[in-house]
Amino acid sequence: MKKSSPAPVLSEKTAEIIRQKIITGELAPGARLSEAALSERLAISRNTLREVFRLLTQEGLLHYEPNCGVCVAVPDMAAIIDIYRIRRLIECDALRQAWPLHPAVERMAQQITLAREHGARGDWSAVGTANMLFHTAIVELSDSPRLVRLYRHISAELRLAFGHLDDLEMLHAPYIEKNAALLALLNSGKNEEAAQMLASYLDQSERTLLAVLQRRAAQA
Amino acid sequence: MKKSSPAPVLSEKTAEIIRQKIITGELAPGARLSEAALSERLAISRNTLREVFRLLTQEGLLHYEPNCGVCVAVPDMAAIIDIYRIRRLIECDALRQAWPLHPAVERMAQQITLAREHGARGDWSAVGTANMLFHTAIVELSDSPRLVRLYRHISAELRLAFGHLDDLEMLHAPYIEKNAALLALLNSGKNEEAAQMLASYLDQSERTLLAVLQRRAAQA
DNA sequence: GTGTTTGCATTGTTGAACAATAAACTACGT
DNA sequence: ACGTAGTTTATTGTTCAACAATGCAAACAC
Repeated sequence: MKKSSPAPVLSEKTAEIIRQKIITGELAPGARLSEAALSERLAISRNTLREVFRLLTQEGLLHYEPNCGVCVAVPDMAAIIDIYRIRRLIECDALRQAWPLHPAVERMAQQITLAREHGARGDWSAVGTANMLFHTAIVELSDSPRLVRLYRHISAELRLAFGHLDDLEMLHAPYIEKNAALLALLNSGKNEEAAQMLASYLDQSERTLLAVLQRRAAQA
Repeated sequence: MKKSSPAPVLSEKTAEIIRQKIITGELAPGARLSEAALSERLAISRNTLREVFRLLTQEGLLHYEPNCGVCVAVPDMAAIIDIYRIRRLIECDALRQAWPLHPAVERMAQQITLAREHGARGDWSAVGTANMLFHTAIVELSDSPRLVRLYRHISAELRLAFGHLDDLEMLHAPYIEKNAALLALLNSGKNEEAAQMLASYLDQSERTLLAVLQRRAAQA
């Protein structure tokens, strides 16, 4: 009889819809979002849509220029570098200070299992999602609502930068077992080693992503 | 000719007004903000005010409950602890990785000078502001727009927790010279020592603040 | 070709209206 | 007197239509 979301207001629901549209690529980076057009397409009022725009702008998914409207954010290299810097800082610290029996550890294990299953089926997009949730769980080890919130935003931005390329997500496949090794270290109480492993993990991931981004920019 | 704020839209201006009202205590923590009343008082439309509410909610200054309205956030001990944890993480890291001739160093020096002047005049509220800007400058050393943004939010939240008690801000007086010493270490290239000094600095500040908060809670 | 002006599309903002929800209040039965 | 059920009232959620303000582009004059 109890609902976890007691009052799913229209703004929130719409925000989630647009987030999804951005992640799936239905709304490409740089695309301009007209208030009038979108509000009609989503069957909501312009005012409500403007509230949603404010929401997503603060989350970093939309870019807003006064008197010019909003468009889907286009993450550049500076954004990638910034995001990975923050990931190294937050995730590694969370691992170092992690409490052995934290509930989030369970979630990390679950996502590894899921990633393996999806990988065996060749669903690399789902593998990417599981990988993302794995790292979210790492941040949740910190028990810091503000850091978790920040991480949610930057991981969404990262997904936007990735685009929805399956071959790019396939690049994440080798990380599955690295995640498992990382969890093993954590469960053995070797927090510092886990943190260092994650650091080099993130370095490598950053380099790969930057290279792909540069190649893509050169083509255009 | 040039304006630093090319298009000061009403939402932004109003948001700043409310931020100020919150900081000065004109809007006390826990106070409920009626859409109808406030919109009339500020002479803006309800729709516009709702956009402002969304803004400030994301910044952590307002608390929003669907179908119940918004009220000024009431930072509890958990919030203080979380904020200081993040400050230690972000500020110390910024100091460690700081580039010697970063423009923000200049700003740090400026705020120390200002703090001394205000302190000599007994204007402890202004000292508190200068101290806050000093730490903001530290975060700016990181050159991370996302971290700077996060820091802006949590420092505003911290100010809210402080209340507008002058005697509380006077507690910050001894930190003026600590800031100066910290800057000196940084200018000598002793980044690691500066970071460690800041860490104990923050520990002490956190303890003081928590103690005051607990005493205040006991009185009520 | 450059600069100005005009017109148009989009955003910024408003006010009023109605539906949906929560809180306050009343009436009732025991 | 007490708790419960139903009703009233105030507030929020959402929509709509309108107008002002801004930016962009095309037409125009020199």
